[in-house]
Amino acid sequence: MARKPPTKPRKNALQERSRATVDALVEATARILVREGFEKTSTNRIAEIAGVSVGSLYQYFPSKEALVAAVINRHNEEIMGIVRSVLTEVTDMPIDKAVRRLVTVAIEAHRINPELHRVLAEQIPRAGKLDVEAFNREVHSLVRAYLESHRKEMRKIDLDVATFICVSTIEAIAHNTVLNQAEMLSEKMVRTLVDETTRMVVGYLRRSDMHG
Amino acid sequence: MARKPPTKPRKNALQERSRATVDALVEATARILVREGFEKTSTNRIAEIAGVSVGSLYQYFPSKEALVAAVINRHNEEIMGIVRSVLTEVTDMPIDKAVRRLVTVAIEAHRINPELHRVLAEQIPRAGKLDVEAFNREVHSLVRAYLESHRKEMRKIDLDVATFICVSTIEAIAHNTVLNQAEMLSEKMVRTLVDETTRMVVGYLRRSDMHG
DNA sequence: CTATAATGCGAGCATTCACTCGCTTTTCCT
DNA sequence: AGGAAAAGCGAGTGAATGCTCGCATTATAG
Repeated sequence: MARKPPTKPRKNALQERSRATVDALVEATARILVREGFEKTSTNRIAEIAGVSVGSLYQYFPSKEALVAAVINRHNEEIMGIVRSVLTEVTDMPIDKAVRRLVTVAIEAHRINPELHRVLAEQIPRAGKLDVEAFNREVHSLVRAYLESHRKEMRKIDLDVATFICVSTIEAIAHNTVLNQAEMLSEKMVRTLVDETTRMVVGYLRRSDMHG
Repeated sequence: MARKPPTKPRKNALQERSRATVDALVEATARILVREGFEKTSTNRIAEIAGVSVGSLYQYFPSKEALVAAVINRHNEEIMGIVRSVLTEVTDMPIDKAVRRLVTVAIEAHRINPELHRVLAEQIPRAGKLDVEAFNREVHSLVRAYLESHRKEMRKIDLDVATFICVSTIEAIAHNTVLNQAEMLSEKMVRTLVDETTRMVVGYLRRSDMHG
């Protein structure tokens, strides 16, 4: 029974100075994760880079994991904001336009801070697991809602399965494009990938009498 | 300039006894990774579980990373074996049959040792990075070769782009299916997912005059 | 049988690192 | 002003862990 370290702040930052301290700590954590990797990310180093003492760090974060979790949440919130707004924007657009927009935005989102994204995706152990699942569930339900309201453009198909496949596909292509193909990221290449991915997904969802 | 720990064996195992020791160490590493996670995987513990002393461990592995790398290689080789053989098996099959087979096998491969796969995918830091890239390149080139020899069934399309999209898609769906949807893995569900994924990928690759 | 090499051992060293605690400084409130 | 609460400090502690080294045991060769 390994007891997991707590994740909630030990104390709430009330005054402005302390809020700045908290921000500096989270920012420093992100910087170190990106520049030196998870292994080098020690609490002493975080405090040093944040220009704060270890003691102060532990006033607001009960553990190292809590700091990493804060970074993950900040990043997830940023992306969820984008996802929510693009799905609103797209609500009344037909499937082909909507999918194209989604694919484009997925790649853009991955390009915001690719190095942080890579570290979070590749190097982070347990922490933030629940948050990631919540994140996935929200994306799933938002996309599902869109598909549901556009059923008439689609062939007969299980909505959850279709959502699962679309989300997995778009996420994977965006992820691999940005993280494994950084060299080949000319604007032209990005356009090609968006075109192709859109074509595949739309072709999959559409009723066949709507082709062409 | 952080100096990376070496990955090559310090010494080659010549006699049978020492080969058994090496095996036991790799096996123990895999077991601990799965049962206790990367953080709990210490060299002392590995030696203990392998029924060997730390000293012996360091006779054959110059660092903890080298042991983890050995586990990764073993796992990758297992999967590459499957991929190679299925692509051979499929060489002369038409695209629809071939893709279906690939999707099926991708899911099967992820199901071989899902827990190990998860740990390797989610918890491992730097080590084995190069090997993973080599792995991806080989998969890419095998799939590309298949598509190249079946160009006549396909619409006009850049082969590298098509390969990239197909591999990313199939890999992601297999991965997410096995790791995030373990509950919903009835045989019926798997069949549905295989059907749908196949439909999407084949629809994407095929010349439109070959539909139906 | 003996000498030499191969293999195995595990206490302990050196280091790293998360985290504490007693104290000082700053801010807030009246 | 003055006292209390909030924020900040950083040397130090204890535990974990990667790895070494001198010695013991087992296998091979002559």
